[in-house]
Amino acid sequence: MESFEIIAEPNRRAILGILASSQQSVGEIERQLRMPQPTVSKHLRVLREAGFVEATVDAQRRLYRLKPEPFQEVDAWLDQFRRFWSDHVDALERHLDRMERSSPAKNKTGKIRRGSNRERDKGEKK
Amino acid sequence: MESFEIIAEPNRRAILGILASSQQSVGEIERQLRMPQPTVSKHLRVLREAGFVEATVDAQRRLYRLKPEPFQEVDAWLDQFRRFWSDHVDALERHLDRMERSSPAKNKTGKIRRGSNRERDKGEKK
DNA sequence: GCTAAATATGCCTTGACACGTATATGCTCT
DNA sequence: AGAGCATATACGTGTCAAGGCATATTTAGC
Repeated sequence: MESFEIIAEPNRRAILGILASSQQSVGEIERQLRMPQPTVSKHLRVLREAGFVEATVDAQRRLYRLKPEPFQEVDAWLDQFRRFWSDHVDALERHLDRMERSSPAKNKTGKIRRGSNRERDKGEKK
Repeated sequence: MESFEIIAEPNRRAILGILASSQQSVGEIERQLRMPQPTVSKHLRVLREAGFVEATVDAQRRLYRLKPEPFQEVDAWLDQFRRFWSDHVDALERHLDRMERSSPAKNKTGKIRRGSNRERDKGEKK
């Protein structure tokens, strides 16, 4: 099974999300996601065989943690589209800037939503 | 159908890859990928409904082009894992380069101005 | 060695989806 | 109007993966 199919499954993405914070045992994942244990184990097997995670044995427990390579692969694929969409984002930002300047009252809820800033801020600060 | 499932399908990724260069008609995609026309049309329908592409009508042809939002969504998800492969130095470099490219205007807010090696392009490896 | 805990695996069913083939719709030109 | 090209859709079929449930395996503690 290949990287893109792996992350197509919502439960697997959830598991990966959990592991993003720190390594976890099967039981901890099971409880946090309220998911039957065999389901968790099976997904972990798939994730392990695809190289998304690895496990170390701690007595009866197995501690799972992320491995970077498959994520890089996905990221590399995304790369060919980045220039394209970032142009659009910049255009959108320019557009929003104009709108904010010309009619600030339009924003009823008061919140400014700019979807694409999420992934940037993280890497840029410091 | 949701973004991650969409890109799980190899033929759809191929189509998106084709469209990354420029907009294309169904027939052009069909020929470049040597894929039966109904297959192409069906995948394009799926891609369109998921917001990955949009089409404009040109007589009997339909010209398909990419839309950025779903890519951003995937990228945003990937973001939480970036710190794991940031250990790998050139991946980090690529990432930072990308950010510089994608939002140069951000520097008006007083941000980092990184290296002068602007000629580093994305395929580069050493 | 026995028991309980943690995790893995096997089997079965069900549903989704990708594909092939055939056909429909739509547009252009004469 | 009719022919021909470009694209879309409908239908039937096979495959495969996810989930539920039962059971096997491993380890710790007594």
